[in-house]
Amino acid sequence: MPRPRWSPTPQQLMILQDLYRKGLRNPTSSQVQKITAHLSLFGKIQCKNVFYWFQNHKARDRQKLRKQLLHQMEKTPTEDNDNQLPLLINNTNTNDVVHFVENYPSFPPNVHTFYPHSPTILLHQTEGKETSSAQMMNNVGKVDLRLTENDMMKMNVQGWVLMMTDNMGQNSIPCCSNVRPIETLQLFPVKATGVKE
Amino acid sequence: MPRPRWSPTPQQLMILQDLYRKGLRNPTSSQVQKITAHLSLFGKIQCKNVFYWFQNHKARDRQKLRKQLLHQMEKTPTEDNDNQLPLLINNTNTNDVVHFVENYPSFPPNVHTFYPHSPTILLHQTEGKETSSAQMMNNVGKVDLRLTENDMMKMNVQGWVLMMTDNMGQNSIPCCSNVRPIETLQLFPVKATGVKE
DNA sequence: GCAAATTAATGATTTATTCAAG
DNA sequence: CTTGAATAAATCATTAATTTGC
Repeated sequence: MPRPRWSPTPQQLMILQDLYRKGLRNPTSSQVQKITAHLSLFGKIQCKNVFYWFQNHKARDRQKLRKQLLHQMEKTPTEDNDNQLPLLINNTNTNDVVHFVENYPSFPPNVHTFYPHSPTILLHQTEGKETSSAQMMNNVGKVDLRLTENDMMKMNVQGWVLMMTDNMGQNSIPCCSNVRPIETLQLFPVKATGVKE
Repeated sequence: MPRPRWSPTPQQLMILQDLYRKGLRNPTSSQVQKITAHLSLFGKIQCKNVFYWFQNHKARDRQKLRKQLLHQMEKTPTEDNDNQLPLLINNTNTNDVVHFVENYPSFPPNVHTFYPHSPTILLHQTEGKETSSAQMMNNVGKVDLRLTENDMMKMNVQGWVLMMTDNMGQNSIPCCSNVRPIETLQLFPVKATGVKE
């Protein structure tokens, strides 16, 4: 009897898509954990589900775009048409830790909320070492994520919770305190944040 | 109204990336010419474009990866559970001279094509001495080398994005090596290229 | 309408590459 | 040359859509 595979609930899916749209591609271990914790509010879910989702979504997104471009390009490529599509560059810094902030009293002016379901997700870098999500996969699948405990101080179903303390580092990082070069990267467009130098 | 700079078409880009992935890093003069000839089937292109593409792609790939690794190299080692992570090392011979053969009448039986867009590219050693691509640039003539830095940069950035669709170098496929008296390497891996048995 | 049958999506695994470090 | 780590590509496998015959 095969174990049924995870199937995202509409809410979970929306949040994931939202994060993806914001530029998140390779969530780190802690990011995955936080996201998982958050998504678990809407249904059973494991870290690996989140991890796989990003892997697959990214891959298929790319493949889709590729196919699209090929098809699009199939018309007279021989001529001197040089105006190819510009294509935007996504420089969002994806190596940021995700922090879920509940009902944040007032968001930074540059942070907006598009979707009611994922009101306030801020990403910012912690000084602690990040674990790659790949590495995280080592433990994945065996545990159902022990939310709360270290990572989460609290989780509240109705209100978008989560204050986080990144257990990774030996120090806790209150949700919006500054820890470091927190480049609070706004999830919504605005501009290229992590442009490499 | 100066002609806008070259922008790789999806086909061109994919072929270039394939070659790069196969190990080509510093194409010789003749290689560049052959590649250019082939790519011209898909759109206007000059030798210098190919030359610069490799230069830039290699450089940026390396630079990007370095930064990324450094940034993430500081992950906390997950102590317990671990299996997964197979990872085989491949020993693709990257020190091969690329020989571009267009419309190769019939391929060796063991050579297959993975990507429809770059069906028949074979690499093999030529008899005579190869000219370094750098040197080749001398013949490329009318090229304004000064535009390398900036212009090329942008040019390639655009190219990258085409295939990347995501932020940080997920897609760059670098390798290492330089040109050496080489052998023959088929561009399209039949199966496990160099899987250690 | 409603399942069985078929197809399209997509979750989950495996395999290949890559660079850098040893 | 070998190995560690990260991740992309390819593949396998199941779920969800849909099509179809009744």
